[in-house]
Amino acid sequence: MSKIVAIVGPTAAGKTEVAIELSKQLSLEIISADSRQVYKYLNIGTNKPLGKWSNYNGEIVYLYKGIPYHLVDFLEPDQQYDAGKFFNDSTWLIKKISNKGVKPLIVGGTGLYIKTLTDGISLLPARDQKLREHLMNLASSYGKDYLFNMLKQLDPVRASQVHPNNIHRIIRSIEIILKTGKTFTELIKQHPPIKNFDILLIGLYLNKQQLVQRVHLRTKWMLQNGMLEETQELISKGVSEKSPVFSSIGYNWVIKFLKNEISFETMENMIIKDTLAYIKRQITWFKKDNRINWINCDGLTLKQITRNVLNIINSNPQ
RNA sequence: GGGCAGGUGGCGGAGUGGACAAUCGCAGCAGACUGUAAAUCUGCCGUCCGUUGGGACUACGUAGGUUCGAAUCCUACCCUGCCCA
Repeated sequence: MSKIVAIVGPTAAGKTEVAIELSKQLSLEIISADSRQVYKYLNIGTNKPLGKWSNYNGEIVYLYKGIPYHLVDFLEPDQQYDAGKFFNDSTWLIKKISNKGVKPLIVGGTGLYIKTLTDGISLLPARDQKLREHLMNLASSYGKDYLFNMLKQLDPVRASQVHPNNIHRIIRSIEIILKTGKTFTELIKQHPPIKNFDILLIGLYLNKQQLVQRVHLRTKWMLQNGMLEETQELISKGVSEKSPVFSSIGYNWVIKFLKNEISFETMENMIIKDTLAYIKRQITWFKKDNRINWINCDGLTLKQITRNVLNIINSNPQ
């Protein structure tokens, strides 16, 4: 097992630039753990590091500021990505990069994706879109209680863990049973999470005021630098408004603005609001993980933060 | 100066005699999370006490009044918006 560094934290805390700085100093390759930046064409709205697919030692990789940046900008918007795929892709990449004698650096704010690496993930069936649509139809015909009762019958233990209103998780649990004949509860027992790597978690945080200010600035910037055009292009490409990519923060409000349903100001405020709510959820997720080595970035320069990261790395056994 | 509409919790906005500490939305706070996770979902949210059931106090512009009982009815005043002078 080799120890791999992962930089985590809420959106707008400045993870990307720190990761780049660190990678330059230590010659690392970055693996992104971000559920939205995987998509092509969603550049501005997802705050994707704007790099370029380039030839890098004979391979075509996404380069940002000269550093290979993996698992970014590779999926078509009509395709689905999920934690399981991330687990497979990142595991494969970590091995591949390590085999070259280079160290990978994980960076991202998608807590569940990070968790698949720090704690592993059980071997469970992949999502079945058709089955899900079928279950969703049942829910809309007979009410959401119908599915919850179904789950109660099939897997009472799981039903006691899932809130009756949480339709996504109810469907997922039923899906597992229908696909495998076994309950979520049984499968988790049979297939404990697979943990392949030792991860050193480093978290970046800023005080609330600073995060709020950054989100304001960044939202303004996005709206002035192509988020509207980007959304327009996705729509003219035929990407459905219901597509999962548009569940990314901001795009739904941009669509409303483009349709003249809301003012520019409303759009901007709503995006800020949603981003801050997301940040709150991220903080809730990460703060319960006491393995994270937190760095308070308030008032620190990029160099200072990077130095702090290096100190943490050096004081941990390799 | 006259007419009309209105003043409710941090904001928006219901309620128009008792079931009102006051629907709901927003903001705020706390939380859950094993293949949609930028997703999905939950709890709290006047103050104080209690783990819960619950209790005490202060509150619907201000001051009075009617009533067993008022955010709700009456009177005066203050303020805001619109309209006519």
